[in-house]
Amino acid sequence: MSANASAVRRSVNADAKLELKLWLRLLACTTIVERDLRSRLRQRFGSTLPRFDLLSQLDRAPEGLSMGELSSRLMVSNGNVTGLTERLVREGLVKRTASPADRRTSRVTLTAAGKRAFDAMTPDHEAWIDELLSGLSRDEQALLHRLLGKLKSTMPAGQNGTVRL
Amino acid sequence: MSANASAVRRSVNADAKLELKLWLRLLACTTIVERDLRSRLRQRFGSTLPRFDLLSQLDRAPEGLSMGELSSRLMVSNGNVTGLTERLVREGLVKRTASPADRRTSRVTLTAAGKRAFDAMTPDHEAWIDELLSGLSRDEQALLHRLLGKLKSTMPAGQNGTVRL
DNA sequence: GGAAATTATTTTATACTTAAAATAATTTCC
DNA sequence: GGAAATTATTTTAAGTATAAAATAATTTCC
Repeated sequence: MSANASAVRRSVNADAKLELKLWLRLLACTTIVERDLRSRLRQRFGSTLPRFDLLSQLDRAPEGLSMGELSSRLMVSNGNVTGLTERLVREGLVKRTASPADRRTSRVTLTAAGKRAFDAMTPDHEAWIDELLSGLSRDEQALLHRLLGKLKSTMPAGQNGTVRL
Repeated sequence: MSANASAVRRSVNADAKLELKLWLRLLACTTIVERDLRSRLRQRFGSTLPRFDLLSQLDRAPEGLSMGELSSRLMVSNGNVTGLTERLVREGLVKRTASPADRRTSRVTLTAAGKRAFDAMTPDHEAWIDELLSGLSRDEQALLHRLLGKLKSTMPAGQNGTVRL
């Protein structure tokens, strides 16, 4: 075997793992941000990320959303939304109203208390994210945003079900 | 108010949301990959991502790992590792051996069956990731990898607890 | 050598999450 | 108009995850 062949194999090998390393790094970054946000939401507001995300969806949909719409926007299962909504109803932050047209569906909307709670959390939430991402310059952030956008648009679930927090 | 002031405010506003949009995109990409991997692991191997990740950690640590080491490498709580390990022991994929030196800790290692199961899954796992990330060129992947590395190293939990799957 | 502090892990209570099955209402299409 | 297919949601069973308290062993340090 030539020295060349061995160099080629080594480089192929090193390259072959780039996708895996990239994925692990993507996962690590997301996990770190999630942990930080979750911990802060709990400490400062006694809330959780899934609850905040659901409130956030409703905040930008004043006319309310169906369970199915919530499910696809949050990228979680229907059953998950059922339970999450139940807890938020119990806390008085959202309410469900039956749809007159279609009795299978119901519309979930923020209550006044829910709107207040969300408005109280959202500035901190945004500041925490700014802080977490502050290690990158604005240009780096924009570049990262662009690359992730391309990645997202080329992945299987990228077409339809999309997280829109 | 000058046209300038309004332009500045608009640009500040647009910029102010870049961090948030970047975070949401990061989360969306991770969620899409996770969903896909989870679904495939279940369908092809009747397994799950947390189990695969734990096996993967053990595969690269032939001498085994303590519960605490697993916890910090997987970036999950101690209690979580306790339950996860219990299930894998029940399935015969890992085993725990008491440490003679320190009776508080025990070493978790792959069984022969665990090693076989992991070896059977890992080529597919890697191929799935390659496929998911194939929408980016090698250069784009490398650039994304570099940017995420910088981000990770500048975030709070980035110093110590790190995902090493 | 023994009390106090630390470390490693488990337990507890609860929340989050899924996949698959079940339920219930609507629509399609003869 | 009614059977069959589809759609929207809930229920079920199990796994994943956390934070906080509890347990148990080791280390520190007088």
